[in-house]
Amino acid sequence: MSKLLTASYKGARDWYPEDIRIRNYIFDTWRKVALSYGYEEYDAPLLEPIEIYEAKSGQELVSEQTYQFTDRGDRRVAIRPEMTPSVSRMLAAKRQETPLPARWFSIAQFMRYERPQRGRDREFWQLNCDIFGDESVLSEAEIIVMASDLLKAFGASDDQFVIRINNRRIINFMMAQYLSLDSGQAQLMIKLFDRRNKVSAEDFRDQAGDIFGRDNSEVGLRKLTQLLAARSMADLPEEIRESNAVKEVQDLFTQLERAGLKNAVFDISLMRGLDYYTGIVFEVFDTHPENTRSLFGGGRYDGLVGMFGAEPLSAVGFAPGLSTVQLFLETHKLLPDLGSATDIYAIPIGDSLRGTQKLVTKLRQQNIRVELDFSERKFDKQLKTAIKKQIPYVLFVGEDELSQELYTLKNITTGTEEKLIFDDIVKVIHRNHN
RNA sequence: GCGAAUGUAGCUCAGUUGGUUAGAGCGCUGGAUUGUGGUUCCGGAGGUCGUGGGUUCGAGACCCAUCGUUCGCCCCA
Repeated sequence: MSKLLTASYKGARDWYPEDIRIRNYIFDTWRKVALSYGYEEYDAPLLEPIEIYEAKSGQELVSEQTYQFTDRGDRRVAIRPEMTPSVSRMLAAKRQETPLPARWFSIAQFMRYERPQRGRDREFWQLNCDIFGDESVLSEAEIIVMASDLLKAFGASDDQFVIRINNRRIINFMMAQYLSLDSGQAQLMIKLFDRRNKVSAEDFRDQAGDIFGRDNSEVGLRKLTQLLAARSMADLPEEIRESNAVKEVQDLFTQLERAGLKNAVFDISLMRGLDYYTGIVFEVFDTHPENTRSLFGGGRYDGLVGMFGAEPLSAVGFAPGLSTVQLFLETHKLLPDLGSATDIYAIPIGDSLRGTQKLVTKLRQQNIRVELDFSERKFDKQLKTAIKKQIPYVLFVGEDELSQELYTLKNITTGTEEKLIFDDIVKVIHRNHN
């Protein structure tokens, strides 16, 4: 028999205690922000019938990138690659009884079969925040402000990220009416816009010319250049500027300014790949010169709940991923030094294990987290273990301490120690909790 | 799925034009030190050189394949 490998499955990582500290810190912060906006937490099954993904979005997601199998009852199922179809299904199932507007969030685990890269694993976690049942642009405003707050809750400042905003309806109008492209051409042009920063100006021009075709490429390219030069909505050609879709974006910006958001910009070239977006779309970008990647995005998708046969329900949402947010925080040095969640490492000295056990039990009843070392190893080994585990306090319990009921509490960070009675130990630790 | 780089101890890496028994630092572990650390000193464990073939008298090194990792492409819900 060959030796078993210790490596984790490709694209999935092991989460050691020190990794979980970071993950919990990020999840806790997300949850705090979502709850502060009155969002309610939900979850959905890890497995879904494959059809709910087939019915929407790009075919590649379903055919190439889902983990799927046939279960013992011949049902075709997939490990969820995203949350939006599941939450839409849940809303559709309780369409009549759910109080609207509904503000829901989840922190959940997903899998996609794709090539792992920096910030992109096959197994990943995402926060999903959605607001259902409100048609106004106030929903978009709330979602975008919340997205910004989410990064600020980690200590990020306005200049460390930028929120780019566009409207699918502007894109549609631009492609069909203004550039006179049919739907196939529009599809290609959207993809080209999407990778505008990855290709050279010449290649962009050449490929755009190909999409327009021989007869129209000159006029088309002139119009395209004009569009891409637009730094604000005021720069847009008049026919586009007058459209309702642009008005909607203007309303949104008024709301965002009112909320004090300074780092949102209009970007006519922002597309977002997903087919189901129907209105305003946005994407948050890191502004760090070495990491100008897209962090996460979202937008309005009004068609999904209706797919389940329920009366249609409008929706606006976004979904940041754990690994991209973690990379953002690392890039900007925003991750705090996260110590152990344990408060005290208790070390019995000499023949005092029984007395220490009793003391530890009393401490735990006071909501204090105590790890007891009953290894009977040499004293300095036990102390080193506590230090290595980054536990903030060590409690020495010897026979003298037990008889006097006065215990030695050592603060590992400062190196100082005090002789304290039980109640004072509790006070010190409780103060440390805040 | 495509392209490129890369793989030697737990980690970071040396290893000469192919030449005996595979090296360092850090880490781990035991002791010096029976109630106080991350310092110091001494000892120890840990590698079929990613894997499988091939070339050669001889391969960690050269060739082929394969797997993993990283960076791009594709895609990005």
